[in-house]
Amino acid sequence: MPRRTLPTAEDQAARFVRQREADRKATAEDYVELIADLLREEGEARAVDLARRMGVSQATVTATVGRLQRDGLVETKPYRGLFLTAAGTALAAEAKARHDLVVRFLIAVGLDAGTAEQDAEGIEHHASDKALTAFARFLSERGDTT
Amino acid sequence: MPRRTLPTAEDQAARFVRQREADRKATAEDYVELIADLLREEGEARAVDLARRMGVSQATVTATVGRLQRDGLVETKPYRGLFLTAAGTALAAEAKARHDLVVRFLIAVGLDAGTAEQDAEGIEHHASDKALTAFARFLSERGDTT
DNA sequence: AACACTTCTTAGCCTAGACTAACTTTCGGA
DNA sequence: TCCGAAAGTTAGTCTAGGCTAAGAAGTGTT
Repeated sequence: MPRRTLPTAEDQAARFVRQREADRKATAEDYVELIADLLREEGEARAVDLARRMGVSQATVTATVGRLQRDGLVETKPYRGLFLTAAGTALAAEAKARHDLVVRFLIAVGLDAGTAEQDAEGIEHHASDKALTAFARFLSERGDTT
Repeated sequence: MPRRTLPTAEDQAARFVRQREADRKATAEDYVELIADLLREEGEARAVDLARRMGVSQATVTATVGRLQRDGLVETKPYRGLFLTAAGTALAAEAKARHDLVVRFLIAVGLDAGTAEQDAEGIEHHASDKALTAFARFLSERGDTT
């Protein structure tokens, strides 16, 4: 039974603070990941498609992309599609690798593909490097090389 | 290799929408879980302790607790600590059960206890019932009854 | 009983992320 | 060519969740 006693206030606070940092990064990761997917699969990433796939209004996409641009992850040519900077491309690649690993891991422990995709969407942003390493080890021990 | 092709826009949007719903519930769950822990371990849950353990200012706790109260999860007696309503108690119990299960699962797949606690903090809010069932089955197959 | 200390609240501010409505720009078809 | 539909932007609003600074309300000690 974990947590029979409370952690120290400092430890617990540190966990929540790190948690909130991960939450802040999550949107950026989801956007660049989706932009990268669209560029790869469709050849271009339009704001209107992002809006449709994120389940959000176009105005929200404009605002969010503005923040991504400010943060050096995305480049836009007005009325053209969206492009990733080097930093954005790197972040997208990381995010995709994490995402795919989490999906494969969840399937390996018994989830159906659809649920694995859904849950991975949230979990991928909160799994530490140590956790990802553990997941990868688990998969390789099972001989899973999908 | 999962996600060779993109999901339909509708499916993907539905996933992100559910994701955002989970995000909104996460704060409430963290607070009631912590309040329940404090009540159990210390006999009372003061705003000042919540602030310390959440890594947040007291003013933020006041505001957040106000929202929890509005949502019928918490009751306050000014200068007397915080109490959970029936709904709050139920939510806290669920949250704790999920949290503990995720921690045990992460340890079972090879994480150290500290990292498991940290990662569980984020993952517990994003694991579906199906995922939790799969985690529980995994543990019982391993004969883990910790 | 009074004072100092702690706790809590209030006021004012900020950012992210969401919305609708209205406007502008681009592109494709008649 | 021009004109309407689609795409994108802008303006204004909202909520959650953070912050600091300042003030009010208990609590405990002497």
